[in-house]
Amino acid sequence: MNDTVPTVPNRLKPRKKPIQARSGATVEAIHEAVIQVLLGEGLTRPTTTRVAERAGVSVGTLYQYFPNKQALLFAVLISHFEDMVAAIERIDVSGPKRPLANLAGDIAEAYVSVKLARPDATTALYRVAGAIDQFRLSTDVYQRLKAAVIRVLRHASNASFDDLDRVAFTLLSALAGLSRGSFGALVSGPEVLERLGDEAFLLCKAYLEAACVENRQS
Amino acid sequence: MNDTVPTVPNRLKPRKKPIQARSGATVEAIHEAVIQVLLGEGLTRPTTTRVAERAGVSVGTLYQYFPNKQALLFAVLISHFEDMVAAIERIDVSGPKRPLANLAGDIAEAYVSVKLARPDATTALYRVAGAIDQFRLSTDVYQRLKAAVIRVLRHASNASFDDLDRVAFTLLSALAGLSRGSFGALVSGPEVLERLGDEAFLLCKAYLEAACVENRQS
DNA sequence: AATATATCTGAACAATCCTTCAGTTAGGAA
DNA sequence: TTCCTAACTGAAGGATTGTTCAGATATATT
Repeated sequence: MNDTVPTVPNRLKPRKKPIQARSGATVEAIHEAVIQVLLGEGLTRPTTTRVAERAGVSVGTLYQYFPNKQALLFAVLISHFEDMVAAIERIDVSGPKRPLANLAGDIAEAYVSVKLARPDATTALYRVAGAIDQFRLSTDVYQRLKAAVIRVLRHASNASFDDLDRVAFTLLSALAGLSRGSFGALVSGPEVLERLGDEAFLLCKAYLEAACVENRQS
Repeated sequence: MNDTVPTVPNRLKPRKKPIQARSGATVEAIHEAVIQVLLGEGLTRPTTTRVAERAGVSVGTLYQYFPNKQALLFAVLISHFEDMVAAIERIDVSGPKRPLANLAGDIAEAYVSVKLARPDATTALYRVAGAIDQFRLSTDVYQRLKAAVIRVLRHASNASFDDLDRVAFTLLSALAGLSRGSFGALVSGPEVLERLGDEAFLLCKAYLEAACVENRQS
């Protein structure tokens, strides 16, 4: 009967708030289990039963925290994006303004460091995104990600931007592409990941310096 | 029993070569049907039965040309990449060498034009990629895509590159990311697609000029 | 026209998977 | 300890989907 995929998942929020301590650990275990299943031998798909099993709980338990499979996968992805937001918000903009090239380096490094923190998990996450029928980045997290980048860009001493939103969008998209490409090309050897950092920096620096309205250099 | 996804699809090539004329049309119809199904209301998934139905044939017929569903989806994607390769190979490098910024414009335009030729189809294709369990770009097409870009880069009058392969890879990845991002952000309005061309050009130009070993300007 | 071959059909099969729920176990409060 | 409720269990249901194959139909050949 269900011939289609719901345009908008009915519920994406956890079914219940953890009250006792153990339940918090359970949610985390389930999140991690999704990754682990994806990393398992033979391109195993993140079945609800398999994820639950890997997390050491039963399917019923899983369904106490996630209304459906989509919501589960979604939550895992969002969690990853939260890490990314946090990493970029951690860039220091408290001191005196800095040259654009400098900030470009910080952004590139923050971005890449999150992706490289757990290369296997990153690879798995790309497959999670694929397993979601309609993966439109929740506007909320993505807006915050853009905002975090914009906040850094404002701190440039020698440049300003006409359309900060547009620049942040292009920058993030390009970085996402480079990262995805690099992890996708992993089969041809791990050296792509070594070059990822350098190329990300080069890309950020070049694009930002081209997209900005150059000021007097301080 | 089949708990996993086959690491390598057993057969990705068409099951039979078209001998009579009608079969050629059938294959094309099936390809198009995949897109059409994906574009249908309610995020319909490309089921073998649904695709066949949309193509005006029966499932059995479908299975005469594709050994399995994976192969079908794969073929559709490859076909899209062939278009991209062709578009980039169409860039003129017969005349005298040209400035890098010029070539960057050609590459960006070729790339974007393919994606924008049928925006709806492009959107659908991203979902096709997601529906493939392990989408590792067939080395063959991708190598040719890179080669096509490299061929253009060699034609620069005022620049040369240390590592052409690496530059082409990063460029294509960044473009892919920008494109995917733009089509993904389509919900927020069609203006992203209008900016896509400009941003792609800016990105190409900036990155290439930063990645090259600059020569004397002719 | 008759025969051979290519192409197509679609019901049936087998497998997988998401989701539910009635019942059980564990934790905290009184 | 006793009771209440939170947390967990996992077999069963219901639905979808990939794939096959024996027979029907169309095209080419003699």
